[in-house]
Amino acid sequence: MLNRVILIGRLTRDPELRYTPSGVAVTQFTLAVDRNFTSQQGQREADFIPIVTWRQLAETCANYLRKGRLTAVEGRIQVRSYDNNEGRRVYVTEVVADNVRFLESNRSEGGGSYGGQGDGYSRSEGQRAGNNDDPFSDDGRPIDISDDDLPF
Amino acid sequence: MLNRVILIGRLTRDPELRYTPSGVAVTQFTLAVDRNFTSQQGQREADFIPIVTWRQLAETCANYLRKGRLTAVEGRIQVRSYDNNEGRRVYVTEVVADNVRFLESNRSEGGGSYGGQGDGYSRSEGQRAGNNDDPFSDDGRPIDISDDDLPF
Amino acid sequence: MLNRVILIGRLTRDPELRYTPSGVAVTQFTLAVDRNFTSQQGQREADFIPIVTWRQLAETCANYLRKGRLTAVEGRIQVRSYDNNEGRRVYVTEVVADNVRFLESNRSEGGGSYGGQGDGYSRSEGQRAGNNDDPFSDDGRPIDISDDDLPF
Amino acid sequence: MLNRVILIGRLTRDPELRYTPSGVAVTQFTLAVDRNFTSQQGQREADFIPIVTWRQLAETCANYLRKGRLTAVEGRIQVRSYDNNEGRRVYVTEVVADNVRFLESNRSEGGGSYGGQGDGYSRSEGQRAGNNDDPFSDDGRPIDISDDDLPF
DNA sequence: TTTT
DNA sequence: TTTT
Repeated sequence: MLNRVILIGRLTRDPELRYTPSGVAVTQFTLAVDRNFTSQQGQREADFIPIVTWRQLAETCANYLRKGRLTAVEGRIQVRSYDNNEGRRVYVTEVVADNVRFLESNRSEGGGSYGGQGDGYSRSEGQRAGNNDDPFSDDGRPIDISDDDLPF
Repeated sequence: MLNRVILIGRLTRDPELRYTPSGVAVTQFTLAVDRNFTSQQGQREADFIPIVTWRQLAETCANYLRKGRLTAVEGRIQVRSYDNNEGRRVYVTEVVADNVRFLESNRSEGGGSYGGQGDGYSRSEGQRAGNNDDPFSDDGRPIDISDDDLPF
Repeated sequence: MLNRVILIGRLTRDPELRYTPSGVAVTQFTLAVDRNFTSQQGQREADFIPIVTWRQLAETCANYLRKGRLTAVEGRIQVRSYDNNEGRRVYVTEVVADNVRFLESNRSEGGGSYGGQGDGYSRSEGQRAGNNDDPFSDDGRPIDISDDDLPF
Repeated sequence: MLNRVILIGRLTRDPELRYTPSGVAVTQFTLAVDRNFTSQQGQREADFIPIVTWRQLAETCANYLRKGRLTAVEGRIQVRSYDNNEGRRVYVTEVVADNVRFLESNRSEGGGSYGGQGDGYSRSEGQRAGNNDDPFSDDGRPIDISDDDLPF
């Protein structure tokens, strides 16, 4: 019905750009989102949240995001499951981003940003809408390849 | 940069569907969003928030929403200003919706919904992206007509 | 930094209320959130998202929510990990709710709701802030018991 | 019912800290939130959104925010109305913030932040909950003073 | 396995 | 009245 997530955090590593067998760009990275409190022991804590972006947005993220960069992500929670090679069902929870804002740019030019929108490329979800020869089903997973082919 | 609003409330009246001079559908309604507290005097309080939807989503809202219906709205805050007929600058704040969920349907079938997405029509914003002979500028206001022509 | 989630969906089962060894109420349930699209094969799809609530909000949820009820949840994504009894690290992703709205009530009275706020009980997170003899650390996990004691 | 706003933008001026007659801190500022598109004429556009913060959060904002700083704001839309000195009803729409993140700090120390939570001070809304000798009603407006006394 |  |  309604599924919206907004996060601000820092990349734990450089993003990873891969391509599905049918040639669609997918970028994966993890966002470290500091919690607003410290544990009893006073140590800083964070949630490490896996992010996935597709298509044009994937390529822009791969080009501009780097480890440590402060970044805002807007998207939806997706829960996937697959059976691993031990025959056990594994659940994967990740945020499928449709809007990413670069809050720090390379040379600390301050607040550079990109939204996947308004520059010829719409939000990744909107973009798919008008794209009929689409190798992906609407949930962002390839339809012509098995789960084992998924790039992450 | 990032501008996201999510509301759940009830329509104060039936929605109003109009068309711009260039024929684009616009629907306007007001959402009464109860506050989570009651004032000192114990009376129920609400914020009355004006909502605007465009194009396909406007037509769907006009068809299915009615006064009193519980409704979820996702969108962005827009602040417009114009000079009124007394020469004074007037500011209008409204939520431009790109996703509307009908939480009550006609016959209390319970939780019917519509998202402007996944049924052939993308989110209203995404939809505009691939629509080049668009009579509107990207802020959802007509570009070939004056403010006085705006349907609200 | 910032971590906000808003979901609307239906409970897959009745909620489960438990108590930690130190007596703190915890309620767990799963929300089925329909996706805005259908897969290639046309079948309805949903994300099944685990929700956790604490304290007063946990008790209210246990009292009023039931399987199938349309519900709005506001909270944050939490990623926990623990080592299972095979010595393997297991990651658990869930939404820690601080605001829950009941969009359907028992007798279809229509749009009953509860926010954990404004009725003597604040949001669950805010509430903890002023509660110093608190058996929990601020991340909602018991500080005087091991992970094995966690009620889920 | 549910009313949530998340914004990222820049302050158009230094924030203004005032006190109500009963001594409660209130800080007001405007956030310029760039739109994700440019108008037909290619000029950059933004929404200028008035923000209000109360109490401890108001004082922290006044201390640390400055004109031009990139800032994330979480809160709710509030619509107030009052009769101006010409006897006309005026509507004011603003975002009452309960969480503010400083995405740029003074010396570009990179991503300093403050959440009104977890450092001894809870969210401004949560904080009010346990504060009974409160000169304000729960909507953040003074109850013992008239609208004319409002600090903005 | 994690970021500042 | 507006920010980078």
